[in-house]
Amino acid sequence: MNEVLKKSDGPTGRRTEAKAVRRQQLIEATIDSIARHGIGGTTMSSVTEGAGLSIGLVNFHFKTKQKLLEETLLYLAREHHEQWKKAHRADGQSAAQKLEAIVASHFHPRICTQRKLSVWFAFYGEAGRRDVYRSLIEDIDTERFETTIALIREIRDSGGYTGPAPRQVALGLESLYDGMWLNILLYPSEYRRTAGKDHVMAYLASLYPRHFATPAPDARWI
Amino acid sequence: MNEVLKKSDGPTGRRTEAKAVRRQQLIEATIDSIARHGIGGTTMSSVTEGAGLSIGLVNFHFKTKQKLLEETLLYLAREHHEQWKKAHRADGQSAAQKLEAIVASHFHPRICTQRKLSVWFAFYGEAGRRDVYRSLIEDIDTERFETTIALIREIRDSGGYTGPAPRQVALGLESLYDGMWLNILLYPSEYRRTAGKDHVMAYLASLYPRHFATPAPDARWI
Amino acid sequence: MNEVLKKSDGPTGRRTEAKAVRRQQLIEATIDSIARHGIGGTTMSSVTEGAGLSIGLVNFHFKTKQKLLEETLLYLAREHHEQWKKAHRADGQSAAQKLEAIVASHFHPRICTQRKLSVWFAFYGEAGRRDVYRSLIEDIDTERFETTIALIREIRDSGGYTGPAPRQVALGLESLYDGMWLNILLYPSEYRRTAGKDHVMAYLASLYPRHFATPAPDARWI
Amino acid sequence: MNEVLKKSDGPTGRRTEAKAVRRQQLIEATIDSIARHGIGGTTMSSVTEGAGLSIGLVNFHFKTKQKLLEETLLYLAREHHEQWKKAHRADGQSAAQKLEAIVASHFHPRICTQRKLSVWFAFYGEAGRRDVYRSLIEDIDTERFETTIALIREIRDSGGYTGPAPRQVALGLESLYDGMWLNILLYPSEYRRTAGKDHVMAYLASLYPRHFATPAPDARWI
DNA sequence: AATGAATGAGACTTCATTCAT
DNA sequence: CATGAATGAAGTCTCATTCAT
Repeated sequence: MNEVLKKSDGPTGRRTEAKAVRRQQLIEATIDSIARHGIGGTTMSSVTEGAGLSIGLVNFHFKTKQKLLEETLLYLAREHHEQWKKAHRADGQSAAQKLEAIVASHFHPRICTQRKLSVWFAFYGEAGRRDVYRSLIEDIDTERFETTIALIREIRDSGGYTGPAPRQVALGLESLYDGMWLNILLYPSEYRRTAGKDHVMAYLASLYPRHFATPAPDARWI
Repeated sequence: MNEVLKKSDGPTGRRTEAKAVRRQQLIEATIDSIARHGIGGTTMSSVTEGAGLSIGLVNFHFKTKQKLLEETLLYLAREHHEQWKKAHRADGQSAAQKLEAIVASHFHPRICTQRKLSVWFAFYGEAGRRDVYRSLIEDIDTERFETTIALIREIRDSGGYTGPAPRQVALGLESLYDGMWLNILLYPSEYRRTAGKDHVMAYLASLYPRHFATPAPDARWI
Repeated sequence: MNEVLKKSDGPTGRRTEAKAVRRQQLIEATIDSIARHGIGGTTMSSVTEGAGLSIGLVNFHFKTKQKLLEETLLYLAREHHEQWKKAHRADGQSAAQKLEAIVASHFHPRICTQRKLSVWFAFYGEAGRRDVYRSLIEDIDTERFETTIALIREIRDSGGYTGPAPRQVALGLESLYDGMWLNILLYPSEYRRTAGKDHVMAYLASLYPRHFATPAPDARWI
Repeated sequence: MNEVLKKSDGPTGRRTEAKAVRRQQLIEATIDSIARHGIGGTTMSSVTEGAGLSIGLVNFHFKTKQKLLEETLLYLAREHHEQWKKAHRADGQSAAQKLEAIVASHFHPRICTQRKLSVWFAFYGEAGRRDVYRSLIEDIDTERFETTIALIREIRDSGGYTGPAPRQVALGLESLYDGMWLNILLYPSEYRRTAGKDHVMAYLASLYPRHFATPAPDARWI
């Protein structure tokens, strides 16, 4: 993916690439390396070699390895954020459409790749102990969570549904996303992106049948 | 938890503690260390210090760090295996009861602890890349998966249900387990063990209502 | 002290500030950095940041770090040289007055500051091994030393004193300067510039009582 | 000097050398390296190579380079302390004899070597900024200083001398020690250990002539 | 003149592993 | 069985220096 960026320089080109481009390049290389070797196996060398740059450059742009990892996590979180915000911001979207956009964002081809899921779970593996990582994406996570709750509440109230509290449903959704992600990561031959979305949408359809259509039967729950 | 095992020898040092006890002691210390410092932060020193033993001992019992990690993962997998097998083997259990036992095993107080979930996800974080870990527990996982499919098929056929194929339902269950686990690990104040089980059972009840009772409404999906 | 020199250019940047001014600016920043962080802790960055200039500039003006350090040492040595030469060159000065000027120069407020003493001893700490530094200031040191011997000889001969050879007295003086300097540097609350001079003058007075007045008793030896 | 300690091992010998011996060995190698290359030029490699050991060993025995340097400084301070304490503790010593022992300790062949003076001034060069070093030896320094004051007071009072306050004399002594040391270090061909002691004793003799004999005239002040 | 991104050697430090006792 | 001193490869980080702009 970042092949096009690598070594795009002639003798004069390299130095003129904007600072932001370099950072992006290094972050992409970091994602590559984590996906391939895990966080533990990701070294400054593996990153800079992957980017076709010298090892000293990371310090220049990110100061420490820890900072590089944090920026990488943030990059993914922001990318995801952009993904659902785009649809959410669009005019003329109903609450149900907005909620579906959030669900869909989790399984969008740009977001839900083996490569990026690897990185998410690499961080989750560390996040159990490192509050640093958790607090980094807390704001972004919280925004999505609260937005989800608001949408669910709107749907429930407008549809006259009974059932679990919106907060409980939102928690259920989070859990579904993660479960699907992990299994798509670990068993990509068994679990597919599209089925992931159907899976989650089926859950919503079972709760709010007049707002969400049940996906094709066989896709139900996978 | 392993305090009672540590340094149980007097000044003369009964050096005859069974080999198995030492191994167990080291594995528990490994779990502790991974839960506290992650896999990357777990060193031979952090493990042996936690066990109150000398660093040279690990070489004797596990040969390499890699082996120690693998044995630790196997230990957790086997412990979980024992958990559901116990109920499964008991006489006079219906298919539904056996399936519920498998579900329940994932949320048993001995299995579903922050400490152990930490370790699971630490390994998952690595497993994205390391087939070693995946293949290690493949047999155990497969057994549970196939057993689950068989039970679901029995339930479905005996109840005259239509709906997704047993394999799809089993995949859905796996995904639900993992999603709950991750969220119990990351947000223990929001997600609870018992709700986790209810969550999954509600899913089964929605598919096979005559075999599974729907849990208390509010517990549905969390 | 070099605040007035820093970034004195407006937005358009009068880039025509004399070369000598830039060099001076960088040398002062070097002194600052050595005083604050030691020679080992002084980096091209710490110097250029202190001067409010870019790191590339040092290469232009000093070629290497080693050269910058050498020029800094030379700068201090020359400054000191100017200090005593001024009085020495003045007309109508007796030998005793000229010698006293040399002594006084060591404790002059412009010379004998914590900041500059730091730098001297930072270099002395290295000089034990680096003949480069020693040879750099050798000429300047030798001139002062020979001048001192000549003055002492003149005083001794004109006064009919017996006692140590002029060379020995000059060596004694050097030793006294350094001892006072080090202690003023390390324990500024105990040792003061003025007492330093009195200390040395008391020594000369004890040798050549008819040429030098003994300082106030209590100031003797500190 | 530590050649005798180096590589004294047969195949089995090395590992049995006591821990304290290893530390001593590494400290001696550190002194060597600082004397030869300065503190800035002293690396973990230069130390361990000098000791004929592997680079990883320093971490085992000293944890960090900083700690190694601190222990080295402490070692020198303690060695000096032992030196004057020995004479000071001996029975039947007069105050004057005890004071002379302190003076003599500064110029003892074991203490006053180029090699060790190098190290002292390397640290002094850093001490201007690093309070760590100063505080390390503060206790030892203070003890010597206070002891010196007490002895001077005893001498002065018993001899009915007038003159500077004991504290001032003690400060003067400190300054003389340092001045001599620096010049012995920088110009060993001009300054000698023995002359150093005579120099300082001449100072004491000038203050307390009935307690201290003036050294041979030509040795006076060098 | 001046900037600052880029390089890469080399420093410190960590840590799995070995092995004499 | 057990210890822990010793090794050395590998990692992170620093920093003098270069050079296109």
